[in-house]
Amino acid sequence: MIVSTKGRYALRVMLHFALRGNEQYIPLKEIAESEGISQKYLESIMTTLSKAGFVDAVHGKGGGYRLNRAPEAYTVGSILKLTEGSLAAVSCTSQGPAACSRATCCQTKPMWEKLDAMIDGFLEGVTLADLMEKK
Amino acid sequence: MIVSTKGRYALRVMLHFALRGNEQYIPLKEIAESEGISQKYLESIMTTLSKAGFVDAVHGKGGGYRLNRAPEAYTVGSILKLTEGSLAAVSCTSQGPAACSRATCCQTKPMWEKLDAMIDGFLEGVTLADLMEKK
DNA sequence: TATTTACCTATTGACAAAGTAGGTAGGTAA
DNA sequence: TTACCTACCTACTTTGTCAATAGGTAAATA
Repeated sequence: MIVSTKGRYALRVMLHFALRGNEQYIPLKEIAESEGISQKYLESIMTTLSKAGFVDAVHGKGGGYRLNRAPEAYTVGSILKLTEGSLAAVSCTSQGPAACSRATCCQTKPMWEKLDAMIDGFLEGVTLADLMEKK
Repeated sequence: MIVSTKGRYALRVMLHFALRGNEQYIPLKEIAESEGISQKYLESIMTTLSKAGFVDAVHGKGGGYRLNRAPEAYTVGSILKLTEGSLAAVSCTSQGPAACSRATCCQTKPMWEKLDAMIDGFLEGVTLADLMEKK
């Protein structure tokens, strides 16, 4: 039961933006150094965030990235779902190829679904603004 | 955020034992066929369960495995912790080599710890007996 | 003694995570 | 125009773990 570094980095970076305000665009290089993440690896994460419309990106000198909404409008759950793909604790509750062939009769399934719902509820209830307050 | 098949299988198998009662020992072969798990793979799971004292094992004809406690005495959390190693949602909250170097200053850490505690509380609050009741 | 069963060690294949490498396109300022 | 800065794109490598397989050994019973 693991959230990968990609998701954790994405969250930290988004929080970084939130704390800096969105007065100006911040270049990737600066964030990478500040957060201790390799530039190249961070690139792939920023691309994901940018394509999903979570951040604005501007080329050229003075360019970089910034948030395009208020910190309250970003839930931790939405950021993790984007970068992780899913938050499900087990693959067998999902649809598609990963679905369990015993789903219809498996007695453990309701418990997994309850756990998934609980995790989702928690992470959708926390926003970047909440994380900014804590120390 | 994924519980591997090993943990899911272990849970299903333990539930299987609980539903069968512990009147008699059940050979591995029978469980493997009934649950649709390869015998060889299930072996490694049963070894883990046996070494941890979750089940009794007896060699020879008429032998096999069985629970050595009441279903109420097995929490889902204990079974998953044993087979998965940990239930932590992120590696960086843990001690040891996986610990994050920014743990002391990371603003997201309290949230992860809260999530971990919530997941742990949920899974430690569900027992095999609870799973037996549901349909 | 033969059969049944658990137990042990090692190996394989597949896959994804994590990170690296090098180049291209877009924008700004001198 | 030129130089520079920055995001964007494609591909590759490395590493590690999961999931499963293979072949044997030891214990217990009929």
